[in-house]
Amino acid sequence: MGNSVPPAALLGWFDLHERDLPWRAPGLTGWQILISEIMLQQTPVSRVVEPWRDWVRRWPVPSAMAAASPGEVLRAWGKLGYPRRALRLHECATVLARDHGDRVPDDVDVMLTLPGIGDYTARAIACFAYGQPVPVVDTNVRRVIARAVHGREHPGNPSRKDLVDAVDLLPRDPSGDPSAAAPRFSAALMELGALVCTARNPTCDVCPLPDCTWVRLGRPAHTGPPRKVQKFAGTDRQVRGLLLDVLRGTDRPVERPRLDQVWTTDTAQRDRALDSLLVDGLVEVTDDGLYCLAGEGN
DNA sequence: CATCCGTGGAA
DNA sequence: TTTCCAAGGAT
Repeated sequence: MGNSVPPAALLGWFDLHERDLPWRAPGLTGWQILISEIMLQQTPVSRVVEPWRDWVRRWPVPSAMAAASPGEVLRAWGKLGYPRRALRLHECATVLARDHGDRVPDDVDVMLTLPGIGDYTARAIACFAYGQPVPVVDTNVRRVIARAVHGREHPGNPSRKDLVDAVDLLPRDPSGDPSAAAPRFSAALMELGALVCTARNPTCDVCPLPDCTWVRLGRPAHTGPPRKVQKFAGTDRQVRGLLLDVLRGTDRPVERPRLDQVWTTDTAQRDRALDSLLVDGLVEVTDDGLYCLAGEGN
């Protein structure tokens, strides 16, 4: 079977249309790249740019963040969403400072042992920070492969098989160092998914890929079980967000009734949400029975 | 493998 | 207004 993603075509397009994102600047450290990748997990690029600039200035090395309290990091995280990511990043900083010489390791398997670092992020750092020719598979890449290679509108559920598909696409420089081309190829693949081969209304008329299977088949609509979209309104996630927003907005620990006010329609759900924040380590109770962000009590 | 975990903007 | 979805990870 032919190559559905010829590197020359993709890279030529990338040369013209690459976004000027700050974490793509040359010479960044693994730690700076790591921060960007954590922030970009499920949060759009446009909302990450400013916080990322602030964070790399405020916490230039892991030990700097490790010296801060979890609550400081959670407050700086603000409304980027999924605040457990911020907590894990703080944990990660602590481990890096203590066990890894205050640097991000360059080995994928070592990175996979770190808090908050999974299959995608470990390889993204290995590739973009350290130039390694490892497959970097995010939702954009999975969608491009689903269409260009498999002829389907949407990818299936994430699977480790995705890595195999992505490896097959990686350009193998016949005469030289494969690490030279891999990072730019993976960045281009992600960029294509983000800008052209989008989930809704892909602009196939400007796509640089000359032989997309999905287009050749006439862009068949998605078949199979409907893709599930998570609800938000009325869920524990919404309640947790409201509770945490109160604690982010105060310097001092607050009384329980202050938190109880944010959700009165279902008190059992409210109590469950607060308890889950305590279990997750995002919130703590002081000796006085007041509530605060982790590490900001007593 | 399915579900849970925030938030906000666009269609 | 509702729905969809955005550089995932942990369980």
